[in-house]
Amino acid sequence: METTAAASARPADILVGLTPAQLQAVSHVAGPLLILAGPGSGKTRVVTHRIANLLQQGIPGKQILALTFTNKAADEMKARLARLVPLPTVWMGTFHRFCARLLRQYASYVGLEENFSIYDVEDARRMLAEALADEGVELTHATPDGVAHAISWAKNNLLTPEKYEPRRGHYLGGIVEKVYPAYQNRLLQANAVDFDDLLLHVATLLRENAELRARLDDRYRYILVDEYQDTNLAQYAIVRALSIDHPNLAVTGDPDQSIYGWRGANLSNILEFEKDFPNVRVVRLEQNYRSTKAILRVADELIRHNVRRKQKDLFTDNPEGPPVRLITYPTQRDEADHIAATIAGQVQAGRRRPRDFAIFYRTNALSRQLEHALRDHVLPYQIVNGLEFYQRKEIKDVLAYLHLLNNSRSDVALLRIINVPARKIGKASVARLAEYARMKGLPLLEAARRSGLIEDLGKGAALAIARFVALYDRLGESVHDPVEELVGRVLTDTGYREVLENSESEEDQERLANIEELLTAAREFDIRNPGGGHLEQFLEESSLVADTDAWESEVDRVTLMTLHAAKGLEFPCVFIVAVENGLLPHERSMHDEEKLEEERRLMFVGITRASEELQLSHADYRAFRGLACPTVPSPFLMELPRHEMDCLGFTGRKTTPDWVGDLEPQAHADADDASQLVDRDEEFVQEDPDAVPGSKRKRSTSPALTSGLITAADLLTKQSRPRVSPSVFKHGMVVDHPDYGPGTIIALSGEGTKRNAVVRFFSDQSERTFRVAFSDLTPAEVE
DNA sequence: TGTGAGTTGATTTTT
DNA sequence: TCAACTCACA
Repeated sequence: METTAAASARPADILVGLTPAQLQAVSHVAGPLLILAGPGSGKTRVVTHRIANLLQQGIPGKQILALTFTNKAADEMKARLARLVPLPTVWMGTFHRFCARLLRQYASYVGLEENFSIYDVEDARRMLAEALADEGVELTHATPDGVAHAISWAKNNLLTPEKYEPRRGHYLGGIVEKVYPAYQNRLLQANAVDFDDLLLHVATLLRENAELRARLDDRYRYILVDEYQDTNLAQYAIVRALSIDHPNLAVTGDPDQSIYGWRGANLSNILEFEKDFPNVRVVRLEQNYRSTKAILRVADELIRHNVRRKQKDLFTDNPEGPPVRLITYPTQRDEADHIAATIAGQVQAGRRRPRDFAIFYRTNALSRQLEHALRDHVLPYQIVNGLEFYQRKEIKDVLAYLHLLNNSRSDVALLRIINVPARKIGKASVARLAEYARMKGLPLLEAARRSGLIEDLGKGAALAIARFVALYDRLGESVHDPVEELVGRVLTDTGYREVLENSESEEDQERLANIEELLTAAREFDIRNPGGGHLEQFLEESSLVADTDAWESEVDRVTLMTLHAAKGLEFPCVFIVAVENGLLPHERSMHDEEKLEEERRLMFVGITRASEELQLSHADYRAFRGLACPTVPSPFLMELPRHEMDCLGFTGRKTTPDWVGDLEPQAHADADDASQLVDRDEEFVQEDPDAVPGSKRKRSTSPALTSGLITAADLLTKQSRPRVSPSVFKHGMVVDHPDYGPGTIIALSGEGTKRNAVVRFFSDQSERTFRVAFSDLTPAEVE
């Protein structure tokens, strides 16, 4: 079909170069669509091209909704769509984010206020512990974890406290029946939700408000759901409710990659999609464009052992590639060392770059030895997860202040910070305060306002609490300021920074560095959301980020992550470690056929991330709680086509095949030449800050050290210049002003020439705001 | 009230 | 292995 050149250019871009199957999916417009996409089959390409095509067909972007499971996936989709279509107004994001947004609008429908807090797992756990105590429940045969999981399961299956019915004689069920209502009540009292509530509340909202449901159905006429195999009942209900009048629902997924059953994901959703939606068009994307034939065969053989699946034929036109390696190491240490040595060898030989490699493991705890080994071989790496940035104590402390400022009913936040830093409000006083609050049915903060009236409270404690409330109110005056400024004030006025600065401990210095990162994150947020008054949104964003979001594809580092986090990614060389019985499959999943299949899928996901080379390994001995224990190889290994793989026992002395890299010389260099190691180590550390943009969360080898280095270096170079660069000024810094004398920077906000600093001067405690770039402020002399 | 030593108990995966 | 929690003491 010939049209004018200008008009035809775009459609041609979008539809060109697609296989018949892909084209079928991309050009599908109305009605339900199921895309069964095997690994590496170009799924993201199909999805983005299809959205572009919808837009091309004149469908307004506002009517399109694309739901993903991770922010990373959403960002990736956005980026790729942006290359196809200018400025799409399509809403793309995670289920949880979408629900949070909807819930803010309709909070009152479910008994919340719009400024509700989102509690993370730890917050929710605390609240659950209180609920357990409240109900006087003693756990004998269950853990709090188990109870939390059961409640989460109920919520994911749309069981509200009223609807929950335990199986008869089921111990855990009986506990849940008692505690679940109390827990939910507390959440409501605190004007808070947990992660599961985001979905549950929205599902409820849609079910109980026909008119609202119809309105939203009409608004989101074209819905896409990525990773549909991982949806749970609540998510299913939401998507379903929005696709009744306009059943233009397109889902993509792969039953073989469903790895979130433990989170309530229901494989039936995808397996029975065709029953749910009559007239569905099914497109199968089976050709793999990622992996070599050798890798794909291994993946295929493994997954064939699953019974509950849709048979799919994986094939590729890619080259055969080297055989998949299966190595047995004596110990976990040898495993880690040898992998690091192999990578180092390849990198030094110039054959590969660090970023070409990924190491996957079943549990986070397994990352430690690998980290050590990589560090020993001076290889830069990024580790996804570990201790998540937003889960760190200092970050949670500061955020708790913000949470309480945003939602004064958030008792969990108050409990967290009422005595942090220490202000002489001890456990006993807090307990009395809580008791008073409980009796009067007040949020803790309200109770604290009346501390003078609480009889049980000693004079000193009452006064300390009153001071805390005064501090809170003072900070409250700044809630509409830019977030970075608010965080700065919190750090200064609460004395939090001062305590850390005065501390000698290494740990606290690291905390300071982390807080510096939080300030950077706040600053970046302010830049994206100018004008201030977006505290709530900032908190929401920080609650809903996941650790996998921290992974950066651009950085030249070896990637370490769990198999779960690996989904959706791709690397030339992949190592999967600890393929041992009890770890993969995990022992908690070993004895249940359904769970075992999920473990097999997990391994399948890991294998199919590799495009060129794959190594599976296990060790004869592995440390378990500090003790070396003999291991048993994973039964999954027996299911692989071992006759065509490179199966090797490893002694460390044997002549090694050429792919092993130069193990011997490497080991010698490290052992013999300690000074060289140190030198290279320093190099690595100095490189670090540049390689990692400020706001990104990852466990760096030594945040305190690295950021100390930049700051000091920064200061030295900048100070020698005639004009002081604005970037010199940091939160908490002591500065000099020709007219007002010395003072402390208590807050900073804005950027470039508009960057403002609020300085509190020592002489009269007055606060003044300066445009940093044009002020006469100078950093005070450091002795 | 805060601190430090000592004990205990737990470790799957994540929005 | 390690972090969180308890208990005794200042």
